Amino acid sequence: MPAEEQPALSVWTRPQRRREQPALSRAQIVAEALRLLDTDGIEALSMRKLGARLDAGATSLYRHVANKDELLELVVDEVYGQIEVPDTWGRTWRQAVTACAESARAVLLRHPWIASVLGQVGLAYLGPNVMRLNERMLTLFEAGKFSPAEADRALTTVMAYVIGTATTEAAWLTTLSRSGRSEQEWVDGLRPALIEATKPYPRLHALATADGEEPGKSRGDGFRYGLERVLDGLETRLG
Amino acid sequence: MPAEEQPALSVWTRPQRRREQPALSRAQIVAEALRLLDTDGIEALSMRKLGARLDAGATSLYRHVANKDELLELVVDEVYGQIEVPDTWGRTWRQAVTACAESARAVLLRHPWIASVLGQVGLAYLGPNVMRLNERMLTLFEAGKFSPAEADRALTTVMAYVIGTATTEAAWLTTLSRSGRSEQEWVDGLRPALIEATKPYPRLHALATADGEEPGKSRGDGFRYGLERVLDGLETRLG
DNA sequence: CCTTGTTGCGCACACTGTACGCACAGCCGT
DNA sequence: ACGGCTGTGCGTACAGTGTGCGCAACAAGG
Repeated sequence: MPAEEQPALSVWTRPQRRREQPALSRAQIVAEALRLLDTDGIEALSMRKLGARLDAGATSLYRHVANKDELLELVVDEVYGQIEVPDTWGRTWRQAVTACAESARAVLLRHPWIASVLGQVGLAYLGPNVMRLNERMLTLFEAGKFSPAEADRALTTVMAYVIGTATTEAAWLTTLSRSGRSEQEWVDGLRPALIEATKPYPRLHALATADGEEPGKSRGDGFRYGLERVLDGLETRLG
Repeated sequence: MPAEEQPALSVWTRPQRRREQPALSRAQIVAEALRLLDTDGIEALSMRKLGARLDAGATSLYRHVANKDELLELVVDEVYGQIEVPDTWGRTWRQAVTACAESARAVLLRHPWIASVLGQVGLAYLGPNVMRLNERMLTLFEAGKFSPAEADRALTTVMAYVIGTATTEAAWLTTLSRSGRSEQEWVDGLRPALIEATKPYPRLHALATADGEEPGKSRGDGFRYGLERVLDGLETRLG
């Protein structure tokens, strides 16, 4: 008799199956997985915990999702769907691409767990949201007189830069949030060890001892610096 | 009596503890983990399997490594150590940085599992190999007359681009190798679905139907295009 | 009514990371 | 020669994982 909450007494007293909600659906599962990932991080996502949140058994999810990897692909596509692509009305292509890249960075940092998932999800670009995103970004570059083929390459270049930055930053933010401390505290606490460790490397040592700006701001500035360089480089191709 | 291989009969016949090799060491563990990751991928790395390969029990590893995450940090640093930084003798800074970036891409693609780990490993840049790499790359940029502070930003920009490209490519290569097919076969098999899926998106559809070059070459060319743009953009800062 | 297909779920299996504590090796001072 | 100390390997164990399997409940349609 391993019944836990209530012994259910008999078949007659067992509660009817609830049919208030549409029960379970792929969209619900993905949405709840996203919430769980955002609040508790990647290692907290298990099929059991996710099922429990949906008042469902773990294996029930498998009726709507082939396996955990597929679930992650769906969640990643969902996240990409949050990236905003402005239209080019009254903007240069460069301003539009800049805004889009900033939005992408913001979205990726809002879901830092994604950095540990991007390397596993192949064919991410087949998801509907990713396709819509790419299509709209292509229009931005073509508005800037890139040929279709080169617009593709330019898009890939910008996105690679954004993903690279976000991966590094997200890894940092994750270990940071696990530590519980604030970014400034953490940096300050680490500084002595850093200064010590960089002793054999004069250039790194100089950078470590030079006190920089507040770290959150510094990350943003670094991102913007690199983005400007990438766009400068792309602009040289336009004549 | 759960003895398996040989019952060991008695204390007297039990084999002496082997002391031929230095038994176990952090370096050995990291090296074997790297081999295991390269041959079997990230999901095949478990402490038990790794221990077995070293003729050791799973928990023995914990005497030399705090936990699995720490092991991964060590392995990542090891991989970064394989990146070659040329000196600037008889090269422009741009040629040297290009060679370095190409080497980095090659190394990352030689160990594609790293893409799924980079997002988890915070503070990767504290490893000795990473520090040496960064220090040497800084010299390249400073040889190009970047100020120390800007050399730092330039370095970060280039590495972000390389990591972003490699993450995407590595995810692709991983799903590819899981499929067992060759890159060309896989692309050809996917093309019909791709053409169908891009129907609602004219620009993507055009790119999908336009038959490109052989896919491996195409990836390399795409990487080089973006790298040139990044370096173009950096060069504009030099006057 | 019976059939057929879809969905949720309990159970089970093989596997994971790692805490704990014992057994032993080599080294130390006596 | 001897007793302790420290560092290393390992057996056992625990809590947790993804997911295959098969049953029970339902919906639709004949």
